[in-house]
Formats: sequence, structure tokens, C-alpha cells
Amino acid sequence: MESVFEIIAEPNRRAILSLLVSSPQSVGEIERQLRMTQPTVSKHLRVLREAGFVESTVDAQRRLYRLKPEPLQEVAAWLDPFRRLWSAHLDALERHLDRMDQLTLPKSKTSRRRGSPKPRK
Amino acid sequence: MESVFEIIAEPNRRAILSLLVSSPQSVGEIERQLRMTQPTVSKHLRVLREAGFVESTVDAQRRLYRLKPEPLQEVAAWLDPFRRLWSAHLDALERHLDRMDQLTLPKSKTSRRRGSPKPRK
DNA sequence: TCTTAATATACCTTGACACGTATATGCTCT
DNA sequence: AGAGCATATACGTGTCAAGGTATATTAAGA
Repeated sequence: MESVFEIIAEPNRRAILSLLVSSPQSVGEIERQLRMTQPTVSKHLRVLREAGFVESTVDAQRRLYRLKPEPLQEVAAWLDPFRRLWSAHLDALERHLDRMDQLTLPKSKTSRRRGSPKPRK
Repeated sequence: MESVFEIIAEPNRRAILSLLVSSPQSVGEIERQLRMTQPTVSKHLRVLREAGFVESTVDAQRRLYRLKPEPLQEVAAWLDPFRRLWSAHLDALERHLDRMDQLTLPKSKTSRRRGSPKPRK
């Protein structure tokens, strides 16, 4: 298995991780919500646990699995150089649009907002 | 093959993509820099091309492959909810460190920088 | 046209992994 | 202790993808 990338290549594992974003879940809960058989869930959770994506705490017979997102930072880091490229494209688009503004609405105050939308709620 | 995630799960393909960040390259150049056999390079490039990660332009017998980073946005998008989590951790750490400052260096001006580093060149 | 270079494709083999079924382990409650 | 639930593991099977070797394709240059 090895790499973080191979681990998140599996759709069911991605589904499990996404499910755990909101709150920790037991094996049975995951099984029901994602419509997977119980051994399949357990096996994927094992992979995720050994790779540090999740940790489990014991609750009687249940095991609660909680997300540990740190390994995903490796993916984010790898992605970073590419991010610059597509944001470069967006910047170019924005500059283009601004130039269009200059040409078509010389003194308009309907100014396009600059920078990222900052979705503060 | 299908998903973007499976495509970047392969280390050689990731290497090719990273190599193409700086500039377009011919098959032979990739072959030499990454120490892969020519058919292997061609096959990975085919996968990448069909998935929209690269495009090729013909230069005599050579084919120049150039990066098209757009599909990676899907990965970035998937990653986003998790990003919140680990930045939450970082925020908590920062608040903690700030509190430490309050306690140990009440009036120091060695202030820790706030916000993200903003690597402007 | 013949040769050589650059790249693509075909075919084969091998290995990994995801899944299912069956079974083991472990906890709880009576 | 025994029954029953929740989870883990064992084992067998099928699929699929990656790499190697050989060959096809296409362009260039003598």
C-alpha cells in the first residue's frame, strides 16, 4: 500500500474519510451509511489506521473511528506547485476581464471584486 | 482507470506531472530524466492525455507534452473539507503559543507573525 | 527509396488488491 | 457460563494495471 496517494485512490476509502469529517462513527454506522459489507469496512479502516488517517477508540463492543487528517497534508503539499498554475490562469482571466471593463465601461463603479471570495460564513 | 485519484496514485505519473510543471518536454527527455523505458513513458503519457492532464503538440518526430493542471482541481476540491480540520489544529496551536507569549513575555515585541506566510516570490 | 530516429502500440506475464464467505475474537447481559 | 452482538481476520478468487520485449508507425535525411 505504501503511499498516501494509493490509499486515497480507493473510492470507498475516500467515502469513509469524507464521512468521518463531520463526526466519529462506529464500524456499523459506516457500514450502513455507505452500503458496504462489514468486512470491507473493517479492512479499509485497517488500511486507513495503519497509514495514520484514522484512529479508533473502544466503546464497549463498538469501535469509534475518528479522522486524523494529517497524512492528507502530503497530498496538499504535492498539489501546491500545480495550484500556482491554475491560479495563474484565473489571474490571467481576471486581468482579461478587467481589460474588458476598461474598454466597455470606462468609468463604471460596478467593479469586479478582487482577490478570493473569503467565504466567512 | 477512471478517476483522477487512481491516475495520480502511480508514482511515475506523478513524477511526469511534476517534471512538466517547469516546462514542456519530449518523450525522450522524460525517459532520460526519470530513468524509465520509452514504452513505459508513452503508456503513462497516454493515460495522462486521455484524462486531460497533458496535451501533446507535434514537433517533427518528437512530441512535446505540456501540462494541463485542471483535473487536479478535483483533487484540491476533495481535499478542502479536510484542510479546514488541520488548519483548525494549526490555529489552536497558534492561539496556544500566543497564550504562552502572554504568560512568559508579557510585553515583548518579538511578536509571532500572524496569518499565512503569503510567499509572494 | 533506404536508413535511422522518435514515438506508439501489441502481447504477455506478474503481482497486488478489493471483495465475498466463513470463521475467530471479544464484550455484554442474563 | 452461555447467548448474542460488534468487529476483526483468514482464505480463495477475479480483475486489472504496470512493466518488459517485440513490433508497428511516422517523419527526416542521405
